[in-house]
Amino acid sequence: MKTKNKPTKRRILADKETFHGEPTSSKQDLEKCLRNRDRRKGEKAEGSKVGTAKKKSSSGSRESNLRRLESNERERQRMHKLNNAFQALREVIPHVRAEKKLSKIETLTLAKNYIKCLTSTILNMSNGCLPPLEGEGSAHNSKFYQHYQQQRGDEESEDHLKKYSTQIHSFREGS
DNA sequence: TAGGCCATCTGGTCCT
DNA sequence: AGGACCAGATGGCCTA
Repeated sequence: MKTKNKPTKRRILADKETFHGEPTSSKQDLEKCLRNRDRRKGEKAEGSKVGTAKKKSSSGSRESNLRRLESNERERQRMHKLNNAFQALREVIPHVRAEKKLSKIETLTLAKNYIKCLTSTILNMSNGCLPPLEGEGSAHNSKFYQHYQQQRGDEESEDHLKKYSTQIHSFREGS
């Protein structure tokens, strides 16, 4: 696992960049950030773009900047939620590389094959004929089986357990 | 140092 | 209209 601790670091960097380290939990904070941002933008524009600098200090522009910052914050929260979901997924997928965090693509790939493996196991154990669930007929189970057969498609003869196991080890080797 | 992975920003589009 | 979602761009951190 990479000892990055990125979320915090990144957030600090982002804060420095856009908010000058000030917490952004309130509207006042956002306003403060905007002032700093505008100031720095002005400084930048002075040096670099000659004659193309737009004079955009109207309240409308400020409003849109504010909306942008709020939108950025929402996007960060959304991505954090997504990452939490990834983390939760990592915790339920058995894998041998415990000391190293699975990447997102590895997590998804392993999860997919783990599900396939479990499905295959269940169906083998039940011979494709699961006992009906309470309150339901066998239709549900046969649908399940049909779906499974469909998903298998061209990998009909594949041994999912073998594949999954191989994959776990290939990830460990880092290939 | 290159390449992989990641967080964040951003503008566009979709949805409610 | 505003929020959610998405994908591209950018730049930082880490490892081989």
